[in-house]
Amino acid sequence: MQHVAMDAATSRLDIPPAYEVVVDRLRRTILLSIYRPGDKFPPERVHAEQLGVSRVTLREAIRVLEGEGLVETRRGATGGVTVLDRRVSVDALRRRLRDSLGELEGVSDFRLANERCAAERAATRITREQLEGLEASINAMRDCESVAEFRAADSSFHIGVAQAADCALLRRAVEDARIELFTYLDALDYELALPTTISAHRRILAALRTGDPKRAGRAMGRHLTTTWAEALAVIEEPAG
Amino acid sequence: MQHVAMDAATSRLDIPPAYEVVVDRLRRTILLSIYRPGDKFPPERVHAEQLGVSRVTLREAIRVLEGEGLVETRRGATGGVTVLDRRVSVDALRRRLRDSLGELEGVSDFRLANERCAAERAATRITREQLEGLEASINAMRDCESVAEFRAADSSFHIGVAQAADCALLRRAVEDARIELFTYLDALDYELALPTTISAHRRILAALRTGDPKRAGRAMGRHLTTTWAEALAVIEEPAG
DNA sequence: ATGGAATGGGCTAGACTTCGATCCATGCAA
DNA sequence: TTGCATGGATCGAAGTCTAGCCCATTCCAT
Repeated sequence: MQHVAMDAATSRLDIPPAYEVVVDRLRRTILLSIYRPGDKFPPERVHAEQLGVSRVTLREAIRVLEGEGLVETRRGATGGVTVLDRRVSVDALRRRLRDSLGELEGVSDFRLANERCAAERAATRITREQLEGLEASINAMRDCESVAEFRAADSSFHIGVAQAADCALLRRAVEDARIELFTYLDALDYELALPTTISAHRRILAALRTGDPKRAGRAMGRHLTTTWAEALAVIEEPAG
Repeated sequence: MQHVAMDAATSRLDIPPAYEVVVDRLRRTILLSIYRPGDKFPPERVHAEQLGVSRVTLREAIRVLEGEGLVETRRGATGGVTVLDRRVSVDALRRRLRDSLGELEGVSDFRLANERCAAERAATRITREQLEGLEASINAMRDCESVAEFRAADSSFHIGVAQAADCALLRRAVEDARIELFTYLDALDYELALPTTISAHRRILAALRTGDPKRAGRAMGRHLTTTWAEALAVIEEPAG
């Protein structure tokens, strides 16, 4: 039994305590811009109920997110848990990104493969309602000013396409790639290529409307290739 | 905040108890043919240590796998936990597969996208050692007689390629797709297209050796497309 | 036969986690 | 000032996981 993957059968397991599961989930929603800076979590009591854990456990999780600088809590009638703007030393971040460039490139390849596949499948499966959703997120992007707003609209579009592809594995893959790629990249607060992105999204939407998988896949492929080239430029641009 | 994915922020969490985590891991290794029918798990005490859980927890997990008919335990000096051959009513299974054909097709698309990407990346990254591993699994496939042996060699090859692609997300995706696709399909015990598969793997290996990503990707793409067509034929063939 | 060795099976005490419930502290708005 | 919705803190009960010990089964060498 000299398998490539043999270690997968015997290596130590990660058994996460409940609060860690909560942390992962909440962090994920923040990093995907489902919750955006300024947004507030539901009141503790409600939130705990929704997630199916006790207040104590939820609070433990929020402590962790606080420690990571992702959220802030305030007491009082108008208090609550607020998602923070993520700021990091830009130079340190750029260095860090450069160090892990090889890894990021893998994620980018992974993203391209899966989102192209998602677009192809979505072309023949997307509903009228879902098309409207994509259109809405394009419109939302038109007026946005911060990276956070941009990323929220962007996530809504790309995850919307993945959703329309009607395959759970694909959707999950698209989400995972987004988290890996943009969590650190976005903190760079680079100049947004808004018009480019919007017209790319418009082209993808148009292709989806024609119902032609190849065309939709090509449109998505071109968009992501361009995006990655831009990201590379931002990472490698001399510190300023 | 009318996001596509908003529910992801508020839906109930699944907090798995430790034994469930163990079950998932062990089931995964069985369904990927990392452990094959006839193989035995390490002795309880050792196994628990390796996985980082107590014997009690490991035993709970094994009870579940036993209930699923995946393993069998025997006491005594030569006893232990043995992986079973998975047998199901073939007709019931075929019906089940037909019902979920749409879903399976999605998995197949997902698989194609990710394994093609993996092959492309592997072409420029694979080490001499990894090439030898692939060759070994091709040789292992040559002499095999049961579906289980075949699938083990097949897994070894495909996961080996994914491993050589050097991207954790990709490897995970390839594994996930294999589990979804083959867990039920293999129970059909269909006539193996051994020669076809072996020569396809040889072509892929040759392409990887040239270091040409496009060629490797194409070779993998053709292989998977053929495989899926064959699987479809098996699923749709009239009950016998 | 018999005893040794290796296996899984069972049990228990204790540590740790999680929960629900209750009460406290804060800060805004009427 | 008062009302009240918010987060904060604490406690006991219940559940989960562990480590350690001994038992039962099986095979095998003696």
